Amino acid sequence: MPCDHHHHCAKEAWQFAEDLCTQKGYRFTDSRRQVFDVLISSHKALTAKEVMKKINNGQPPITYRALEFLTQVGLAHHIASINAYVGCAHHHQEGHVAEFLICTNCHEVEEVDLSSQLSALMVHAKASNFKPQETYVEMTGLCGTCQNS
Amino acid sequence: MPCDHHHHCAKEAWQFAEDLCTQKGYRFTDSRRQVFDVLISSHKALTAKEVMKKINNGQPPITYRALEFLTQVGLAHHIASINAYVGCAHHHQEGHVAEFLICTNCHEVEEVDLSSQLSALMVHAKASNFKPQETYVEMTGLCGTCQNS
DNA sequence: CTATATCTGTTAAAAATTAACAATTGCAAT
DNA sequence: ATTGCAATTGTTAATTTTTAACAGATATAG
Repeated sequence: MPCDHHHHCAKEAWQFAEDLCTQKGYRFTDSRRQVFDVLISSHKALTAKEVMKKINNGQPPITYRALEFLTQVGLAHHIASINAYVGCAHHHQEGHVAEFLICTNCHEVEEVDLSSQLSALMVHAKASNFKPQETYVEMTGLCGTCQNS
Repeated sequence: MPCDHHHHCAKEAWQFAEDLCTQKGYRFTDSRRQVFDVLISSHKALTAKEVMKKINNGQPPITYRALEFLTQVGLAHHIASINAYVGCAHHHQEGHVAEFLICTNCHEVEEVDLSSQLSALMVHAKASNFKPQETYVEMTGLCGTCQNS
């Protein structure tokens, strides 16, 4: 369900994004802002196509480039299992693993924090001499709302 | 690194697949066998395109249909983060969550078992009235071999 | 054996992503 | 300020990936 504090969320998210980019020297350009705006205006994961539709004149390359930027700097997450993107304005520690519950029907996404549970995966990676890049923990399913529709 | 017991693996995998299909009444047809063969002949995750290339006359629909079948019956896993498939011949319990270490360079895949670690995610899902369908736990990175190349 | 459901083969379309490159912009160092 | 460099954009078009549609073939149950 859409959360009640949505506008509050969005405002804080903007502040967070502005600060992050200023602090790290990222160029938070118009097209990136537009895509970020589309993402954080929704609690649902949006496909690249959906993002484009919401942006006037959203040519594919512009949108994909912005999504890539946002994902890399941590202002969005790529939800691989449904090939969609969700805005993010949480401060994550270096190496933080984001985990999601994803409704396959409405694409509403809930980000959860289970970092302590994943240490075993890290331990295993280390034992295997595997150098982690990205970790995806995604559970698809049906949210409460969509179970009754 | 490719494991030494590879041929042994493959033979056991075939036995497993035959048994599974017989037991469950699945039709293990030629095209499905071909795709399964391609997958278990590799420890790497293969994209649909790569699978097609390895099959003479592997038209897209045939390949995609076989991949879908294998994934559904548990003889393959879809690795969403790199959009590829890996053969599987482990016996998984109902609701088992498969976890992977995936080299983004060579696509070698190691399947690991961390089921006990994921209870927290399940608990959270339950608390959120979320009905799970699929769970993806994927860690991309560089395997030992690819770190030095 | 025949009905029915499932699977295949084929053509082609649709959807998703990327390449290429010229034009523009922002930023840093003279 | 002005030049130079690196990063970003705008644009066109290609490439890659996935799916639709439908006729023909095959297996399985009754």
